[in-house]
Amino acid sequence: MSVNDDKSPLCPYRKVPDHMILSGGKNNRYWVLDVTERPGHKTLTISCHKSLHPTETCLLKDGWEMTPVCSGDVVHLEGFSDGGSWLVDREQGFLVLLPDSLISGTSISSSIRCMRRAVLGDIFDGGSKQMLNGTMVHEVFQRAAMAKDFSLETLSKLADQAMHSPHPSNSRAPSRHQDSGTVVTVTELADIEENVWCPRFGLKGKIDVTAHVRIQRPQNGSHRALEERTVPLELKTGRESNSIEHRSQVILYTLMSMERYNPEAGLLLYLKTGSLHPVVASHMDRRELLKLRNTLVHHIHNCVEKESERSRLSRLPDILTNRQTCQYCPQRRNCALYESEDVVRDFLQEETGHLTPPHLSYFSHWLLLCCLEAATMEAKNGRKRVWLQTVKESEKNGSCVGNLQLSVPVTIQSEGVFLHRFHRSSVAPQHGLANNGLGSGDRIVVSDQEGRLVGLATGYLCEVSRTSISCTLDRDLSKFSGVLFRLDGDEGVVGLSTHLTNLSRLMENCQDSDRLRELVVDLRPPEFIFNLSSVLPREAKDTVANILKGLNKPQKQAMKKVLLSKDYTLIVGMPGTGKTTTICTLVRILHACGFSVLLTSYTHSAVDNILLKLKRFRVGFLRLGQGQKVHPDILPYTEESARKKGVHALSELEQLYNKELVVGTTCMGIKHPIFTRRRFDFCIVDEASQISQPICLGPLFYAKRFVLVGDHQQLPPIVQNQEARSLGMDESLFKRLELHSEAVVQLNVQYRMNRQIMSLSNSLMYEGRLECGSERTASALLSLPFLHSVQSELSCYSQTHPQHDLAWIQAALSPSNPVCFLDCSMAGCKPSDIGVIAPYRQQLKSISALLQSSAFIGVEVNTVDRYQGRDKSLIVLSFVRSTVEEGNLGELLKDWRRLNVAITRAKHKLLMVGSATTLRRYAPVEKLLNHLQQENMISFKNTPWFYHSAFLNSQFSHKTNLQLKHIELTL
DNA sequence: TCTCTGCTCAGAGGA
Repeated sequence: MSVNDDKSPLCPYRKVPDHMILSGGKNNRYWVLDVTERPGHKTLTISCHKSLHPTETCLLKDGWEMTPVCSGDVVHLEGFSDGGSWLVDREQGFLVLLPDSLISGTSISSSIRCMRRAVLGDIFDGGSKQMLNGTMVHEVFQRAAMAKDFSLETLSKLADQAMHSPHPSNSRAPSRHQDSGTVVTVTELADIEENVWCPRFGLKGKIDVTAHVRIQRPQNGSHRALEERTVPLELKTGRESNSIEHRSQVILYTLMSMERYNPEAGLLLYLKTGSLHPVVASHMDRRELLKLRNTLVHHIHNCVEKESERSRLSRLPDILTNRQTCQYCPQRRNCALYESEDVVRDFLQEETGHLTPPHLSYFSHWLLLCCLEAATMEAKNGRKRVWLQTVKESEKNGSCVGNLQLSVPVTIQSEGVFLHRFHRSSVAPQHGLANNGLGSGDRIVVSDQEGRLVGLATGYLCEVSRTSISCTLDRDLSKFSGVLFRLDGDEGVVGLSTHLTNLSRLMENCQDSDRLRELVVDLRPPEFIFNLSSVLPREAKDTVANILKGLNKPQKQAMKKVLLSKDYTLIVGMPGTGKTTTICTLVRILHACGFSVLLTSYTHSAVDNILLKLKRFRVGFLRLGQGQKVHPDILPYTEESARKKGVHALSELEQLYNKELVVGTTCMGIKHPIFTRRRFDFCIVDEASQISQPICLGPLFYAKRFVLVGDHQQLPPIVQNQEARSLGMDESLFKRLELHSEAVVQLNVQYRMNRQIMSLSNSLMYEGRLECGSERTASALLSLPFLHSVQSELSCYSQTHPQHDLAWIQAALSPSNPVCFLDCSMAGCKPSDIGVIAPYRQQLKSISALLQSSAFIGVEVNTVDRYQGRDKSLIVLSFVRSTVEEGNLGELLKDWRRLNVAITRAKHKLLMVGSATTLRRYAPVEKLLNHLQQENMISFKNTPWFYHSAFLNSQFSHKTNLQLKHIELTL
């Protein structure tokens, strides 16, 4: 991208976005306002103030002028500035482009050979058998080393051997280790797999081994100076190459641990030969590696570019012309796929030769969508606050707790899970910990407060009390017991690598992928067989017939369709139609027929919902996934707990993986090793209409047939990037395949809502197709056992206070009572039967805050999105919005599907609150209001913002059961 | 404008 393109008269780089953090000093962050290029050098106009005043300049030369820095970028500068003018050249200074995007050491070292591969490697996952082997050898070595059963001796010996020999190694690269008399001895292994985030150089990595070494240098002839140091040690299990890549990795680790240990040099150990190479970096080495980092980060950040308001994929760095190098590249396929529109080199042609233009464009379309979405997620990612904001600043927005001291001992909870307890040091006891924004279960990252040890460990919060915090971490921090810690909430940087890996796999030249491509991309109509008897084993017939007994007609149809399918079936589960029951029954039938089933959904809770039901019917299953996320009642079925009983041999593991016909996991859980071997007869995906296409594809690779269950009239997949959404990223696979109506079965008989509530959804979305399953459902009313006494109390009240005839509504309307809640407890409604729904999280926060009293414990306050798939007897739905101006409308309420979900959660009574005039501006809500009006369900037309729909008894009984204490009315 | 679930992760090796 040429810099000049960006310098339009309406230059946007004159304004720094709000989320940007700039600073001067050692860990500086400069905003680039302007770039001017002359032959041989480049001058940046920069500022470290958000006001962009005053400005400084930075002169780049001796190769640094090739840095792909643009106006609007953030840079970090190392070196010196002379009165506001920086110089970065051959001898001095570094420029770190986009320093808060931490790039891993391996990415950079792999970019030495092929920048394109490094960029692709950042986008897609890759891997090979050799790598798995390497991982295992690493693990064995590191464990043995830490256990010290062979480590110290062996390592010291290796070190000695290597260092004492006159030519330290058979290195091909020039060794900068000049003083041949120096002896390095490894005295202790300080750590393994140490995690380092180094925002100063924009680097991150995991250091295989952190070693204490003794260095003896010759000094004045016979006299020897002793020096102790901590250095990074990189293990290599493969062939000893002492290659530039390997050495560069060590140099990068040395650089990124500078603030921790100031190591000066690092070590490279080849386990095969046992030779140890010291790697000392020169300024040149660091300079060139940082330049590579800058180029890499530029490509990663600019993977999409705008051309006249439309985004498209940027060009990647060129393909190498070296067939030899490309032959073994794990990114071959992606490399060829990315270039679909251009001429691909002949030796890459075989990667895409089997694909048609529609296949290629499906791939690049979704790649673009994912890149757009990833960019938005990256921009919102608050991880950089961990190193850019002080504890004080971060504590203010509730995402951080500082001044923490570690209480020893640290206990081991399970393998690789360490239970830590921190207490707030007396240094800053302003307020307790409990009122912080962090809560139990939150993901956190632990760093030191000084900024030397950023990202020491990650884990989950367990308990937050007034003075102390306990959490499980991935590393034992007891050796840092003197350090003052900070603990930051970590939203996590989940890229879209699973999406893209699935997409890439869809394009693979193999049977499973060919078939899926045909169905998903080419939209080949699904096929069915005609005779059930050919699929139903004779011995299972009775069992199946028995299971079918409890089902209604459409549910039975669904079962039949699935059994007859050769490719796939789509089950539309309208609200309250018993989706979970249907899936559970389906699994039981398939199980009875001897079919294996892979049961998945996007969320852990959705998977567990079905498994909980299944458990009651004593259908065996294996649940994969992190124990922390699994429902407690399902825990006995996890791999984790099976392993606790003892799995020692490979055959036992294999037995564990193959034993159950039914396996349950999330769509993301398909990275599990079980899927390297096992295939299933059926894959069932629940909540499929909420899952994006690339993710939904994941589990489908492992089954012959699949069943998607969902309802595209309810919530779609969440897409944050507006452009990606407009280009169709929120279209689920469920929706895409729905055009084949022969594959669709509709569950339209519902057992949740009474007649009136159902009518709302019917008029809004389903055109009358939704039916009540029984008269009981249709006529069910809220049961309020003490209604009568409340009624008489109220009428008493209005008699003694005739002026307060409508006391409750007046209380609700009165400006002096801006926040109220419908309290039905007096009338006998259990708090757990009441749900409060609002579209906005902020709104819920304030509602919850007002429901602190013990009477309201059990009233669930949640977003529309969180309520999907669930119901309550009574729902209070707050529409929140009320604006007089013709301002922005906001996206959420424009979505028909969200409104549909919101109004179909209540079984017996639905109360809606909002401003009619405002809400009429949203087309979906307007349609709803028209229906309410027509059906006479609007109670208080004269008060423009109170609606109720429910059983239409007398108005009075309605009012009575609402002993109004607090209702949320935002005006 | 404001809905939020997934995920440890960076690295594991070969020319």
